[in-house]
Amino acid sequence: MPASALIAFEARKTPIQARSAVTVEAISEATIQVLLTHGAERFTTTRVAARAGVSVGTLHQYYPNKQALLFAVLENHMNHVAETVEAACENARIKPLAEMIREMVEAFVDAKMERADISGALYRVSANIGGPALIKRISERLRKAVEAMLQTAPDAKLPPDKFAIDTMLAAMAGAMRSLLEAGPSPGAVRKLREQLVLLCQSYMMAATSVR
Amino acid sequence: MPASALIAFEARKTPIQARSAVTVEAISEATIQVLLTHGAERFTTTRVAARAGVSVGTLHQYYPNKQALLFAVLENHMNHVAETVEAACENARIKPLAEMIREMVEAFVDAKMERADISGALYRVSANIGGPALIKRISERLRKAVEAMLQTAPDAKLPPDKFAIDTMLAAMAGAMRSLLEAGPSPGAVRKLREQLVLLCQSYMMAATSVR
DNA sequence: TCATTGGATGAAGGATTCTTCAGGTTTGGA
DNA sequence: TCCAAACCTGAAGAATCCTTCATCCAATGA
Repeated sequence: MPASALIAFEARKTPIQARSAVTVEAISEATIQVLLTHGAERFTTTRVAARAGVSVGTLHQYYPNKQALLFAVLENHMNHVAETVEAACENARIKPLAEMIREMVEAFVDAKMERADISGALYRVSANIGGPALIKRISERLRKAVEAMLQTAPDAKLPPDKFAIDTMLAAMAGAMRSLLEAGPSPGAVRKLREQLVLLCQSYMMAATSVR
Repeated sequence: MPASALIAFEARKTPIQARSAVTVEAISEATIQVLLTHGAERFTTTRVAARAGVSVGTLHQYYPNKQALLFAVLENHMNHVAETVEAACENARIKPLAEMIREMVEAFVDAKMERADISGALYRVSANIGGPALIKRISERLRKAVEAMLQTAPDAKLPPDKFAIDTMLAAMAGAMRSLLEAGPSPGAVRKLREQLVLLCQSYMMAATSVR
């Protein structure tokens, strides 16, 4: 991968006709498939194009380079997760603290598991395509959502600390990642869901009542 | 990176004379430096050799390929962290639960921060060189250490759940990673240390007394 | 001293990969 | 029907990389 990092991430061209929209979608899906079947090392634009049934040239018409291609898929995935969690936070306002946390955590776990394959595959490239910066942005979004939700809790004694929420989110994401990278079994997922709820609940309880 | 994954990870040759030991150490340190200054993409064996002041041939005499080189550094780093945490667990036996957790967590954070640069750099390649498998091994080690420690706690009502310990460790590592990838400031580290202690304490308290 | 083993060198073989661009094909409105 | 715009193609240019191997230098101990 000789490309110099972080240059030209924007999509090059926007689909206008219907067929090109199909092409772009095919490329996007092929990206995931190639990542899944060939691994991050042997992920090449040529392979993606072949899998998508288009030529390399076409691919490069929409994505200026390999990184942009991967970044687009990563961004898409993370946005989906973020939206799901945000919606859960909206929906859990005014409920008891423990219930809030439960709904938020379960929404997160479920959103991730919805496309566990993509999640797992993306971990392997995230760090090389500006993932951490993106994660930072998304985390901030989620922190705000969680913060707003917590402020409506009837049974929280203190306003929640921003840093504590960040920590909780990072911990949650970390545990999830650990599971996905290990290859999750249905049983393990169920258990993690439970444990993560308990973890976040007990931490938030402690963080909103102490200090 | 055309190399097929996971082949020949073992070191090729063991240093016998003193000068070769120096060489190997230089290569190891150069690996980190190149990772840090050039990024994971532009990490090449040639560059490492140049930085270490040896020829490519020499490098390949000790490490069969690029992955082995990176893996060795990763393994070394993780072993160091694991040993530190294990020692802390040894040392914290029979103390109150909260104190145990505090010492374990602080040992972990400190060990990671000790060489924050390496930690940060390694995140960027871990996934591509068999990191997850290694993490699995190390996690198991740590879980056993923590488990043994917790069983000596005078104030824990129930024997701790294995899965809960795994979850705690994964959460802890995840939060740490998040911080290191964001570029940690001294203040942020201090805060994370506190919060992580609180998080683990409250979770373990809940997990050892409920169910 | 000198033969033997350890250690180091770096040009070159063998492979890939990314990305471009000149030119052909399809679409959709006038 | 016709044409301009939108799309698509894929061979080829331009870089890099990884790894080997024949060869030379250094150390060691008999």
